Amino acid sequence: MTGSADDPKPRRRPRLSDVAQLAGVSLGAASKAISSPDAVRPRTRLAVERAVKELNYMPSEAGRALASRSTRMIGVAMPTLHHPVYASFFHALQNTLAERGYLTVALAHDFDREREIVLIERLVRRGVDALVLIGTDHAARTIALLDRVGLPYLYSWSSDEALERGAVGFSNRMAMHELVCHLAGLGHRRIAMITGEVRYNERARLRLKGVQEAAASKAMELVEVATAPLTITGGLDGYRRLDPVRKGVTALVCGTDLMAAGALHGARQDGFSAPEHLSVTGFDDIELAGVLTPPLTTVRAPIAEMAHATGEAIMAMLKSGEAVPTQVLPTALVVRASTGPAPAEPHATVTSFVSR
Amino acid sequence: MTGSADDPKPRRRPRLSDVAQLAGVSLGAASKAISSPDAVRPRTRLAVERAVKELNYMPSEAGRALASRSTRMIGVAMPTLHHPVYASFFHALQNTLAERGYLTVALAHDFDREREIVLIERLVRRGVDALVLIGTDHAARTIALLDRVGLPYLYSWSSDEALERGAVGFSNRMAMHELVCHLAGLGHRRIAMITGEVRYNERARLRLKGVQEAAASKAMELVEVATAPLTITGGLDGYRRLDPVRKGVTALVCGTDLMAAGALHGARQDGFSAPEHLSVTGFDDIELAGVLTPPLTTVRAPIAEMAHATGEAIMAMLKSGEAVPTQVLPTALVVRASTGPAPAEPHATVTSFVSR
DNA sequence: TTGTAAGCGTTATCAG
DNA sequence: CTGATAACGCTTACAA
Repeated sequence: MTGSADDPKPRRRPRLSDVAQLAGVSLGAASKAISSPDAVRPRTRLAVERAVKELNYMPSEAGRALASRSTRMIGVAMPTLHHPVYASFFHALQNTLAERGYLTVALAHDFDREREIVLIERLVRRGVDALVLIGTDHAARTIALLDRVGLPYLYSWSSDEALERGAVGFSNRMAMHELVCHLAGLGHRRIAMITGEVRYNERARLRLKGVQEAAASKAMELVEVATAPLTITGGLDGYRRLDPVRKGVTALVCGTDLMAAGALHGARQDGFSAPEHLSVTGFDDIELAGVLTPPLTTVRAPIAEMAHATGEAIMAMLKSGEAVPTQVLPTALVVRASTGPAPAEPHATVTSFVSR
Repeated sequence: MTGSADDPKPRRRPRLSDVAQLAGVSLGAASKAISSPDAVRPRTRLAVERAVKELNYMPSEAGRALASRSTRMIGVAMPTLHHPVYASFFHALQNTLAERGYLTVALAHDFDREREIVLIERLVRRGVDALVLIGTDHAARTIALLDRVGLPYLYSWSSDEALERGAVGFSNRMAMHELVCHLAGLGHRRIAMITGEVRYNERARLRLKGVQEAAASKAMELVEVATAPLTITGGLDGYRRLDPVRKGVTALVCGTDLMAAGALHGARQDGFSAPEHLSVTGFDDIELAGVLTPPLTTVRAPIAEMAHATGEAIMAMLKSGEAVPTQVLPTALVVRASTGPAPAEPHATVTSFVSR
């Protein structure tokens, strides 16, 4: 099928010079005909196009990258890819950048700062044209490295902490503020929170801060805060440590939907149901949120829009060579059935239920 | 020389020749000192190491790639990154390959064959050293392209369909077989299934086949099969279309845990609960499975092990230059509370429950 | 417009 | 073991 009589040919992958030769033009002309077809005579363009097809020529990015000093790769140092919102973000960012001919490379550091530096060094060596940093809380060494090598980078995800460099994201603080005000409106006075680790993670920190501030402004008591991994299991575990209902807490704010799912599960195991005994809230509005029992009241994070805006901002940055202004995307409170009026006598519930 | 008062130094990123010069050795020696430190005199190695540190030298992968004809990049054409199992797979594969100095690049085609080809072409141009294909069902054109350019590739995820090229995965068919036998043992005679689209997806196809075969061998009736997206919403929708309980179906097999979560939700909305009215099963054993209400009986897919084995196989392939043998990893039936004995009078349940 | 030739930053080859 | 020197495949002035 591929084998002709003279089979022992090395079959080197065709390169641009082969195309040029077959097309009867110079190397430079062939290059131009491919990269900017409108800058050459139609005659040349067609000859090159035909040769490309004939030879099944595929340009080598390695050669292009070396000569043009641009790999057309954008790196993203992600905390993780397991969490649905991060996966969605990467997916949308990749699609946005692919439209512009860029390849998006994601590395996950699992919320480990030291590992983040290692990954970023790797991306720098790989010659990415720019870097997306998730969140604004990064090691000084990381930033120093990027500045030293002159690599353009952009903060994404969190816009609370205004930075000279500009960030594309949303306000975790304000979103939580709105959510807690919703709880206040339902008559809740004693609330608790399950948060992700706030160290090295300003998203978690600012969500907590938003809750604290809102609680204070509405004269609610933030009875207790538990720190747990940003997973379903983490939420379950956090719920158990908190044991909110028995402490007279009527609303439990969770840092993510996944944690809220775990908390809801924990409450159910204890024989408590939402929102009768305890209102529960999440953050992110992932698909799961809508089909939990009960459906989860949460905050919609504009992940896809943010990814798109981040991609556009990166492109703008690369074009202009300058940092871009901060962009704040709106979040939205999504009220579902997991929140309701605070029970009149919260403590009464403690003894009235023993079933699982 | 550059130290004049007016010092507009361009601050070019240091390259290997700078290192060599500062270390007082030749370019070749410096290269070797870095890539294979044991192949040079200690004196040379130290001088180079010092120069590297002094200049903050970071090798350029672009240059290395061009000269060595290896980018040390491995491409993966993923169906999606949204689904937790695919995200986990990528994560584990990336970690495995990173240990060997390889960068793993993932592109998602969203179960679109044509898009897969485009993505793979992109990866080929990028010069990836090898490619991981998810599943065994790919367009002939895709395979032809890979063979034409001589790019090593490996099938992963599905091992049912033995291929000359070898695949690292597990048997979707056998896993489902075991699961359905479990249902048979519980006395179920009439079952239904919610499957993912089987076209261009042998995982879905083989899971369905496993169910069909097992049902036949156990004299069970596979009453109906609904096709739905591999999501929670898909499962919910599938459940509604099937309306299994009213059809006297006592067990519902879902193609993935996510779909099972949706189905469980649908059943609950209808006032049916598992496993009293309907047993429900999933596939994958994602974190969510354990905290659903009720916890889901499912099949554990060996994702992390598979990713690891895939990474090792790719490396072996690259080293030997030959295809590697097929590797079949074990799955495990995970029995939880969503399955139970078939109700004695399935039809009776229809009218006897109206709660919730 | 097109051709020529000089890089881009490594590795690889082959004498010394 | 080290040092020149030639690739690697492409872009990009600069000249024609």
